[in-house]
Amino acid sequence: MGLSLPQPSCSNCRISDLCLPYGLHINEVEQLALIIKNKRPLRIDELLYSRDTECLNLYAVKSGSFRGFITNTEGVEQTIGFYLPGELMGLDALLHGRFSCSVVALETSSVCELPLARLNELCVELPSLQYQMMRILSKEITSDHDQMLLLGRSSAKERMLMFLLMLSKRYGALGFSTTEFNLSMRRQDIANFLGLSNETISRQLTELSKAGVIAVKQRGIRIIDLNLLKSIVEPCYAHPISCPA
Amino acid sequence: MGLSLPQPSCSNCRISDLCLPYGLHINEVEQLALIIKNKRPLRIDELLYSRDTECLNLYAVKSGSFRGFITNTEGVEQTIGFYLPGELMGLDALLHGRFSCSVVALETSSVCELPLARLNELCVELPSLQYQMMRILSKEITSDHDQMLLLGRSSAKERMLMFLLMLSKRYGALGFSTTEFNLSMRRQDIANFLGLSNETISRQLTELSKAGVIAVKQRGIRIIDLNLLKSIVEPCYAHPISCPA
DNA sequence: ACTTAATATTGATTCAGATCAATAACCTCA
DNA sequence: TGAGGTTATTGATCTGAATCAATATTAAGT
Repeated sequence: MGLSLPQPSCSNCRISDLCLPYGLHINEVEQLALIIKNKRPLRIDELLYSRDTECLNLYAVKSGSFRGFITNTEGVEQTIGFYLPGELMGLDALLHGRFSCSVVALETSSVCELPLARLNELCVELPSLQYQMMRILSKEITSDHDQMLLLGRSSAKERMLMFLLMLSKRYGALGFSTTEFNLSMRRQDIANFLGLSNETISRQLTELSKAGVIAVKQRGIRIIDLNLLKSIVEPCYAHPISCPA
Repeated sequence: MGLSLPQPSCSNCRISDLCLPYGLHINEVEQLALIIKNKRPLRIDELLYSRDTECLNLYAVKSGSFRGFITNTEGVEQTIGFYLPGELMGLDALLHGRFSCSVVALETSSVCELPLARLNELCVELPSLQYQMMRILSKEITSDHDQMLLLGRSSAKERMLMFLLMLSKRYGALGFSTTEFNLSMRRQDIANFLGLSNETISRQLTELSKAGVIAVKQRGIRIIDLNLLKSIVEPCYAHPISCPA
């Protein structure tokens, strides 16, 4: 007989405003919490779900972090994103009921399990939940578009900087430091996400260190001059007058 | 006094099963049709909407084709997709109520206008419409992920082939020929979409012509050997035994 | 603490595709 | 019908990042 995990409560959850409950009334949040199940934590490199399997649940990151990826017919892998606390995984499966990507834990991590059938029922009852689902789906589309711009038109340096800036923002939103954080992913994962080689990632980090923009100690990143970093990647922020847009 | 356009009817629409009405009952389709408005056709290069403007309507392509794109702070443009009949545009705006990309007509094209406020109301009343919206959003996410794989990990030749194969499939779904079609976009647009230069697009098309895979006559494309084309881009299809996946 | 494996850095070389440059083909409309 | 502009092709050269290769560093297990 396994240990039974406690029923989760979104109302107490520190990150509920960054997650599915955002915009819901307190009694609606409680209804949502009733359908959510806790899962035992996943260990590093453990698979949460894999491509082509039936999607019975969506998952929200509760703690830790995950990596989503797809592979082509030759087995070439592309990391399509990293998931931090509050973020929903599995949205790509709403089309056919099967996951179209795979997700692994980057560190010891836990998730909230959202049974899809019951979530759908609840969306019919609670319009605000429905809207929030659509907002979340829409957000994923927008950030995927940004990633396409990055993969299609940016240099290695720009990609590296945008990656650091993205993490900085997301950690900030979670209440952590925007200038000091530990990467939960390997260089190889960053490289794969950014469409570069891991050697190029190393070189870019080294260059940025030498330029005094960041300090790197293995997985630990400290952004020394966040404004400088922003000004390299988004020149308009540094010279607003020259950029009417 | 302008000409008043006729009230559209989804029930009669040739492509309704590829569009928002898919999965709805006939009376539900009629409810949907009531909120839809026709717009006058757009001319080539005419802007349907642009980034950062308020999104009051979603748009479905009725005829013709469109190009969606985003620009970074330096004005560098990335085409994020092409829209063919039946496809919904503006889904990226559900997050903040503002479009996060711009859309222009590639040829003389028409759209159905879907007032967002009324669409939202209708989603609350009609769960099947709600599900269909989510499926469409999910589909966009999946295809964006495929595009990331393409931009991150593919050679110029693979990109070109995948692009042709994608168009072939989409035209096929619309009931057109899968092997003979006219490109509605410029080489420059294809290049931008695929993260390549327009010279590279020209060269790839020339090479594929010389190899006898396709015939190119300006915007006109004829795929001479669709299976050969598929086998180059998806080697597993040609040699199923060697690829367990 | 020591061994082994995994991960990260750094250097040397190569190459795919960008860029630069020069036609060529096509469309538009006067 | 032809002049001017746009779009596409083709060639020559360059370059950023991949690849190949070697070493360094860290983590994990006994």
